Amino acid sequence: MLPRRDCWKFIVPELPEVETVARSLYPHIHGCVFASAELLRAQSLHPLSFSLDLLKDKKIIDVTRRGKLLILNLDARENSDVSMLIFHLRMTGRLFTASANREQGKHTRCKFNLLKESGEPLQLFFDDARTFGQILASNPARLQDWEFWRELGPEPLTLQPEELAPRLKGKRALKTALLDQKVIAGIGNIYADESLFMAGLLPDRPADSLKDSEVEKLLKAVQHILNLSISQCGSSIRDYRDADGNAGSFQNSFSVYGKGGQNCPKCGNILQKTRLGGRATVFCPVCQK
DNA sequence: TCCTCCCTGTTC
DNA sequence: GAACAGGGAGGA
Repeated sequence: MLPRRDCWKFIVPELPEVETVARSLYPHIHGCVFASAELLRAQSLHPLSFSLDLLKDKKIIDVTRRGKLLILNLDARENSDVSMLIFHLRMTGRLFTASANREQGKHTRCKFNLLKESGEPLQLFFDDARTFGQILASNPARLQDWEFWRELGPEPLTLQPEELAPRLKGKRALKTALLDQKVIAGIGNIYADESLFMAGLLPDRPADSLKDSEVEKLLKAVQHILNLSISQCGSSIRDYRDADGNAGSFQNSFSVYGKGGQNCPKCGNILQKTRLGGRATVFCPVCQK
């Protein structure tokens, strides 16, 4: 267990955390039907979203993920119907259920009233302190109007090295390329730093200077780190630790993220901290080339 | 392609 | 009370 003052740092939802949320949410809400939705902050609804009123009577048939987006798949009767409810958690978005008549919190942005198959009510909360998160009710055809969705890069866990190499062409700093959701989906600041450290590649290496063997090494590192984090339920997500005991413990496995000035776990030299593309970046100047 | 802004909780 | 955390939009 981390000291309390450190916990808040490690709750940014990237791919493994969103995957963890999707998996932990599924058993709670699968088969549930929307009774109503209470949007408490209008700006938390994406401009391209259908009205949340259209969710009424829609059944949740699956909970999936695309990049960092969490998706509730709904049983739509027609193609023009709402068939997806998408959440972009961004920095501080939290999605969790409450069976009792839980009061909305200070940061609750939307409350969904669901009915279980048994007829029992269930509440689904979308809380978001920093209000960067967004909700989008849509369907596959309508999603094509959303540039971010249309241009979202491939999923890293199923990507092949020969598919990644051309995507890095013309890109400058390697880390900036990894963070670019058009290049590859789902990687944020934590997993970019961790993957580059594992692959032994400097964050500011020109992305298109990588040899084939280095691209392969990079992708292997990305996949290893993401899979390892998923197996540990991601890095700690406060709301889910209590809800179903999914503690999320990957923050204990960080090699470099948040460790600038400390010793490199491989060679013992001091880890450097810089800023790259406006993001805090930590790397080992000896191990990474 | 790079930088700034959005936003709030927490720390220094 | 300033600095910092950061994903993505938008402007330079």
